[in-house]
Amino acid sequence: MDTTNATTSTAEQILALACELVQTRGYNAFSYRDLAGQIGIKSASIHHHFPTKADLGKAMLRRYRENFADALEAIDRSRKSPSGRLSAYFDLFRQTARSDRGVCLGGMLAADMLTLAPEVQAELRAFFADSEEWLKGVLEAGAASGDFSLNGSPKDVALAIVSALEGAMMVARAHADPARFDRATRCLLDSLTKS
Amino acid sequence: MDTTNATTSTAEQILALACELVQTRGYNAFSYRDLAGQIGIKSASIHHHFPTKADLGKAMLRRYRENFADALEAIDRSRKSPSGRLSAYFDLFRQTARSDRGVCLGGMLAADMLTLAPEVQAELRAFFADSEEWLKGVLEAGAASGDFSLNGSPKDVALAIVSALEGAMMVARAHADPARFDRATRCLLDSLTKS
DNA sequence: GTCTATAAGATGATAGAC
DNA sequence: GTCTATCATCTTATAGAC
Repeated sequence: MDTTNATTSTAEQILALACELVQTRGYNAFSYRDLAGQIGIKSASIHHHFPTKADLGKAMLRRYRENFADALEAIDRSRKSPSGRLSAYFDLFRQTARSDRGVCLGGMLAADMLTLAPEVQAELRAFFADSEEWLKGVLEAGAASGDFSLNGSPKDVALAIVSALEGAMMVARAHADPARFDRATRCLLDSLTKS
Repeated sequence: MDTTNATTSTAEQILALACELVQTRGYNAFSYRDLAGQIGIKSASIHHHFPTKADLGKAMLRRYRENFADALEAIDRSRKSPSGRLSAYFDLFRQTARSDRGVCLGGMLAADMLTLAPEVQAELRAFFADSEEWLKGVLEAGAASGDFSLNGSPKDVALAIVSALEGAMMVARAHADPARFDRATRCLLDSLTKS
């Protein structure tokens, strides 16, 4: 019956910490030594789990995408109306914006895009594609039901929403003011739900 | 009469190149050696002009803010209607989004925010404040004239616009697809100018 | 202003013992 | 899986000659 690890595996510990460091400092501002020091092992041990930094980056994004997909499924289960689902999606980002000064892993890696290995770049594009596809479905349903008035195709509005949320996190953090995320995204949400 | 330099000063050359490198790679992914190598001098000479990387970062942002302020003044002179001015502001970002894969210096440094020296952080906040203030004026005029219908206070909508434009550049570049910037920002512009 | 030389430390990564 | 030891290279920065 004991299928859950009482202690998190080292690999998972590394991934969680690496994500946090990327979200706060960026891909090129953390090292294997940073990870090792905070976890309490040596950097050679990190290389055992993730031979290169590209391997680590790819694994980080895979994990982040999975967690994000789980969150979207949870929304689909708990919220049935398009506006409820859209609002819950915004809250996903809101939580990150309010958590200690980090921004979305996707937005952060988008900034570092041109320094990433091709495999990591591909994984990042897939992350955005995941969100855009889910949003497109919600927007189509909301447009059909009359809940939303869209200023463009569902596909384009989905892209606009993802872009705006990523940007809002960045700018809000630059001011060390999470309230700015709320102010910026409230305008966007209102423009979609207003008749 | 010859007040213009036929050859650009070394300091200006350094600043221009440093800006380009930050916009494409990020603050923590370029070095004094990169600058030196591409300009054709030694890294010690870069330190002569900008003793520390924080000095360089601060000077970069000052220069960027000045250029940006000039661009806003040019818009004020050439465009008289609020909608014309807003559209020209969007085009400022559009040009950067289309130029070879770089994004706004402000957006890039916002990602690197937590690794920057306090003085550079302050300069970055001022950059965003400049834009928000100018936009606020344009939005107020447009709301008064009936050109715009705002989903929030001019201050909040200004923040939403800056955030959305920064995010749109990031996401568009992640896909190596400048058209995504246009698709995302078109939705935003339409939502503001639609009655 | 630019150079050579150098410092002190960090970086991603590997080899091989336990 | 983790360790010690090591590597070649890069990083920001300084001292002092030309």
